[in-house]
Amino acid sequence: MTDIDRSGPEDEAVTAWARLIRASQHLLEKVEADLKAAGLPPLIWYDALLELRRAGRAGLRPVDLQHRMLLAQYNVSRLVDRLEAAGYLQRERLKSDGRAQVLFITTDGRKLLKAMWPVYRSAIDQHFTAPLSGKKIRQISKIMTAFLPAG
Amino acid sequence: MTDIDRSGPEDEAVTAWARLIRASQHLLEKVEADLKAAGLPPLIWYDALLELRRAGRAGLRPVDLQHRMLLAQYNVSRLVDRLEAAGYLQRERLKSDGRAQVLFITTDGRKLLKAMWPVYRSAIDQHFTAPLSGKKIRQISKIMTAFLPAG
DNA sequence: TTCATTTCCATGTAATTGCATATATTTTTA
DNA sequence: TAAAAATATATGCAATTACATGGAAATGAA
Repeated sequence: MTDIDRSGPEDEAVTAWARLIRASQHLLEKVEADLKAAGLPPLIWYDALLELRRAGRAGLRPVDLQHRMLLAQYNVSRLVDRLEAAGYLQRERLKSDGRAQVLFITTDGRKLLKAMWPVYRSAIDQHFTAPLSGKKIRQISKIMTAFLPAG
Repeated sequence: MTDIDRSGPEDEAVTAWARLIRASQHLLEKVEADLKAAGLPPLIWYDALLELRRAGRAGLRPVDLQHRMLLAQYNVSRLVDRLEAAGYLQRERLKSDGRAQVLFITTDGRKLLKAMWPVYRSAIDQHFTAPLSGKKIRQISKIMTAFLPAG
């Protein structure tokens, strides 16, 4: 007589959902805490700069960053502001499109990536990799692609 | 010569980590968007009220909510404020402990749970369950317990 | 070409979250 | 029991995020 069906395969999915969300948020907080404890900026800075480094000489437009990072447009706009203010990226207007701009990682940005990586990797190892078998890690990797755009 | 090792089992774990975080954030945003589109409050309200409903007549202290939801103390404090202001929970001081209080879901709170559940469930079905096989759902459920307290 | 639509980006304001710290009470220690 | 430490909760302030909207340029349709 409750409004929640507490048995059967449907409930299994709901449980899995709840665990996934809780676990991933919890994990993320622990990794962020490690970065902060090392006096480093948040993960989102790393992700953005990593995309810019991957983009190489061509750079990336904010809208590209938006799609690759699955962020809202206004969040990208503000994130780019902060990264620029901190000297980790440079903007250039695009001559071929007056609306657009292109972002490039700076030398300092590259240095930041290098400084963050050992801490980041160690946090991943400790909080994510360590409690799992290699098999489970591969399962996660495979399963999660179902939720991400373009394989 | 890069600072990132792009091969081997270590990198597999990093890829799995990145996919897990991106996918779960993306999923969460989609479910939140469905709730908002239906004119309903955010998921965290549902989670909190669900815990209160489960707690039944005994109620729950904020600190219990904090542990069950894996939230920071100040976030619980503010969440409880909002839920109380909206009339979805009631607070009572604890006579046995002058610092503490106990929270109870109100009738309106129960109504809100019932109103949110069909939208929430449908969002889970659509965004989470649908793209996966039953086997993968069970794998997720099992794997994620490794990251949660008291399995 | 002209006008409507879409794309790309920014921003004012409000809501939320994070951080540090405060307050009151209980528990522990000496 | 007095003092110290720990627990439960709140809150001022800063940073971030969300929402709504704006503006400028490009694209497409008529």
